[in-house]
Amino acid sequence: MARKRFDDSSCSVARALNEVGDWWSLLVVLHAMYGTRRFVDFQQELGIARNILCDRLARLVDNQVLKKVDVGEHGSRFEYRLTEKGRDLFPIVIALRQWGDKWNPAPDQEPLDLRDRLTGRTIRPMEVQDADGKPLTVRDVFVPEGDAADELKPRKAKRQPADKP
Amino acid sequence: MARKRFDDSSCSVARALNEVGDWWSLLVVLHAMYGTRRFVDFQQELGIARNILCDRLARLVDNQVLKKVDVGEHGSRFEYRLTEKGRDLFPIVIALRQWGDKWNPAPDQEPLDLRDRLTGRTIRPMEVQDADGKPLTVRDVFVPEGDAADELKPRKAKRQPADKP
DNA sequence: TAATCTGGTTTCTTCAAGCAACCTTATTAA
DNA sequence: TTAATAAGGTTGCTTGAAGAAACCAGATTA
Repeated sequence: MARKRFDDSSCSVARALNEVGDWWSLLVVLHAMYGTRRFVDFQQELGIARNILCDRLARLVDNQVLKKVDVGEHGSRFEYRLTEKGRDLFPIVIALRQWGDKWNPAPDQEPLDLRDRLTGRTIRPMEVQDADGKPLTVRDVFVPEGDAADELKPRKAKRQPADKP
Repeated sequence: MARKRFDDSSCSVARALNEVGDWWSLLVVLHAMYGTRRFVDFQQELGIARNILCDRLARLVDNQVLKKVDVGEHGSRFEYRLTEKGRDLFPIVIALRQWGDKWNPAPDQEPLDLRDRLTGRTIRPMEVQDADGKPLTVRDVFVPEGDAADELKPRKAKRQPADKP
């Protein structure tokens, strides 16, 4: 049956995945970040089926991650370019890349070395930080009581230690 | 036909998406980060079909994102817990959450307010930074020449300005 | 002894991914 | 002037995965 959608989910992660959480969308965005703009180039670089690419590009345009620009030059007609919303996926893509490099390194290949164009410095590993820049792990964060956090009550009552008196 | 897999891709983003790039896996990991550990709890919280949850949990265990622990207490038998590799997905999940909150805010709901457990401070927006902590956008980074970047030659020769003399 | 809980597996249906062929418009080559 | 090629799709077909619901087995509790 059709995939379940999360458009109206109260969870922003689910809503984000709704737009870029399929197998291809983030790879399309990634290549757009590398400079790819044309249908055929996406198709060749990604090895994606043409109808699926059509569908993904249209969906990304619908969701305003990409915009479709008519460039009427020598036989080519359209370009797909990142919007600000699309460019804003940069931290996600970088975090994914770093995770992949760390935990599934390619057997005989150096990880891709991204650097600051101006200074030539490598980028640092993505980390979650508090307001001061102090790194935080998943164990360091919590959701204030009374917040709209019904979706993630840490533990059901029936699962409390009191379960077995 | 079956989904294309990227196990052996030279792109670490593709390899990462291979493990957590489907509709459900990251949501399972997200709820694991919130403290969910049991099959039935994942199932109820996510509203996922049981066979699909089985499949995803098994795949995540295979990929060492989760580990399956036998806890033989009162009828319950197993728990699924994050490994270090799984906990390392934290920046990705947070980046997704922030992107979703920023670009697809829920109509009548405040974004989830995650805070540092110790200081009570909110976490800061994820950003890509250079070695000094300077924020970088997608336009600020490049891949050094000669690097293993065959996959992302910025532009095909045929697409250069020289195209039309 | 039966009901319940947990963690599944099985069956069936529907939909989407992938492949390949085809199509339309515009440009270039012969 | 016609033919070939390129860009950007669309259509039809096949297969596999997602979803729903039923079923099941071992252990616990009532």
